[in-house]
Amino acid sequence: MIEKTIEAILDAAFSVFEDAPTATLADVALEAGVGRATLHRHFSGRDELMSALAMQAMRELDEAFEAAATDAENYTDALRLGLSAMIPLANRARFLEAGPVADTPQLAAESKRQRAEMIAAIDQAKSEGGFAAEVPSPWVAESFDALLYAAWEMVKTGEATHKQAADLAWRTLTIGVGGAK
Amino acid sequence: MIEKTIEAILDAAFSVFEDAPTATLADVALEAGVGRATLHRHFSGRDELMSALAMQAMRELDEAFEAAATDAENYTDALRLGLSAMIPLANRARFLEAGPVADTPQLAAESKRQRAEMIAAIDQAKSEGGFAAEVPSPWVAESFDALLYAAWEMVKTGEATHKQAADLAWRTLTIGVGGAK
DNA sequence: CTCAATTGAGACACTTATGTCTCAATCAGG
DNA sequence: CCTGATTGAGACATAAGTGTCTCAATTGAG
Repeated sequence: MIEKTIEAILDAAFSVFEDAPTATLADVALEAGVGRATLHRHFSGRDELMSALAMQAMRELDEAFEAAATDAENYTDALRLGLSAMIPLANRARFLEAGPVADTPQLAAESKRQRAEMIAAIDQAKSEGGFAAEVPSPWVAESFDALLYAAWEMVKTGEATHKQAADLAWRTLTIGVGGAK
Repeated sequence: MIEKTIEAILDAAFSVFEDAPTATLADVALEAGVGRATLHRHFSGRDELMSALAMQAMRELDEAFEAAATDAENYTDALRLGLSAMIPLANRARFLEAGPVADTPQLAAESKRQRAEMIAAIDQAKSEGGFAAEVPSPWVAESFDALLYAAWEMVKTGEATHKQAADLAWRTLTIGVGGAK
């Protein structure tokens, strides 16, 4: 089945490139349990594979966020739940950021759209009182992404469970980790 | 002068690899205004250049932090000033993290040492009341790094000045960006 | 079962990055 | 000025990643 093969290649590519961004297409094919020629049958080359990877990662991030947000009763809660849901995918977002997004117009547009959505959600949360109005929304978005990645890192190194990391990240974003004084 | 040449190569390598981590050694030599052969005279190959880059980046980070910390009257303030001082170098820390550090024992040891220092400083700041005692220090360190990078990003994209980014990052780390309620 | 589609394995040519070497030119210090 | 060190430019060989092709084997739908 073609779809199965493509999926195997994409999964393998994520797993391989996350550890070694300069890994060979042969490495990806091997990890996918697929012939090198087969990989070329579905992806014309490295660039196309990278673009497909980026597109899938963005879609997964978006889906994870949307799915989590449906359970929320307001925008602030949507951001909290979305943060938690996106933690397992945070590294995928990070690794493709530097790479193919900037080069492909379609990906750049999608990236821009998602960022605008995030800013809009933050603005809504601000009007709910969930975020301080005097803090620029772009900074909130940037912090959100940064702490999301930090949470992923904590889970990856085993220093926290998923729930612990999600709670810590949200706590830090909203009230910080400063002392009581 | 040899030292001058080496410095030019390292500077060029930073500038080139930050934009394109897979750039060629020829690109680096060109950017440095140096012959390709000369680069090989000082660095046996890509790996050695990367290691030198990583070592220098860690040293610069360390120096920036120490220099800023001498003006501080306590550990909490040292972290605040250090954060600000490290912002211009944050991307260097990020880009070498995934790369050569893990492979070279010396770099791994230095990285571990710096992390231990950071944890120790955070523990001291906790005892001053600067950070909440119930929050794990590894998470504070992780957040610190994450927000440091976020601040660099804001400055890079022109969405904030250095001072604004430093204030935002420290504010977020200590009291968050949540609403007043 | 049959046949078309898909695949794996391998061979092949091509490109590019890399590392080495040589030689003439330049530079710095004595 | 003289001399040794350093450099730039280029040639060269090598290695590795990439993309294409062929052919036999496998798979899956009809």
